[in-house]
Amino acid sequence: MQPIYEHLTIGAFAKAAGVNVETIRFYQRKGLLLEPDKPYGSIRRYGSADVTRLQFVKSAQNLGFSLEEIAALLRLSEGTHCDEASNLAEHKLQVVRKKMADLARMETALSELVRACHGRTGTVSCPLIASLQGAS
Amino acid sequence: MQPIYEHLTIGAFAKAAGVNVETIRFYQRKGLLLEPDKPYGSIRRYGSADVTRLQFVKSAQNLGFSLEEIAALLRLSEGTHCDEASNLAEHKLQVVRKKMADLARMETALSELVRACHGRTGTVSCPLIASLQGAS
DNA sequence: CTTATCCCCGTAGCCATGTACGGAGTCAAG
DNA sequence: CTTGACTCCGTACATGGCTACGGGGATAAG
Ligand SMILES: [Zn+2]
Ligand SMILES: [Zn+2]
Ligand SMILES: [Zn+2]
Ligand SMILES: [Zn+2]
Repeated sequence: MQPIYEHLTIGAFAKAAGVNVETIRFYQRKGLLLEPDKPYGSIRRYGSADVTRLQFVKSAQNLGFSLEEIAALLRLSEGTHCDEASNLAEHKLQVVRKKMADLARMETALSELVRACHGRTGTVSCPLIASLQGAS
Repeated sequence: MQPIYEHLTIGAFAKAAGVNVETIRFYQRKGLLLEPDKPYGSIRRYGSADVTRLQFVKSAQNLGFSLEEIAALLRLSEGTHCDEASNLAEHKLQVVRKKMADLARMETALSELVRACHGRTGTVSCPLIASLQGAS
């Protein structure tokens, strides 16, 4: 289902992955992407493996992993290290679940505030602040 | 339920709220926290209201709001500008709902990853990593 | 008092995550 | 070939969110 790319210039690579050329170079410096060998007196070429790897980086980033954590995942990918990898993921999962709970309280507070405002009730205390006490 | 603090120095305030003194000053410069008047030739004192406000800032930040957005939330919680306030609150509500949807997708993705990882069957490489390939 | 510890305030620096710039080399269409 | 777009590489700048430093004042314990 994935198109196959080969012999891409860095610009085509960037376009194929939907990122900026400078971002690719930045990731290379950070060790997230490999810099292919440059044919003597010519330019580097990229292929599907590179696109895949970059998509992995972006996907993981979307899930809330930092670039450093992603680098760790990539290092783990050189073998079967399920324990370490799933530990990382489970930790993120806990963070995400806590955020969801907090957001649910936030949602309640905000809709109450909107209702209060529309009803022109007193402005003595704010449900926002009240609902977030101790939401660490 | 919350301990009551009064006449706190900035250091005690920071400790009570679990942040760095420098962070408080930084927030004051950003307008997130008020700088109480300084008794002539003496030092500023803080109380529970300040602790509460700072906890609100930290909670909202945890929910993914930027300091600038938090400043807006604080303004809306304080004023008697019902029209503006409810507009802002409704906008924030949409933002919150979008964040919740995003987090729900993240949660799904992460728990699937963890499950795959734990249910691996003698594969060569970690399914967590494999399944992130191309996961948008 | 003295001294240790804390406050005040301004400025500077740090980390993460990129973006922008500029001069020299390379490629490919006409 | 020439020309215009693209690559390479190093370095600088940007932004958000802090964190550290330094010199001078305030305060409290002994
Ligand atoms: Zn291992
Ligand atoms: Zn695994
Ligand atoms: Zn107004
Ligand atoms: Zn109102």
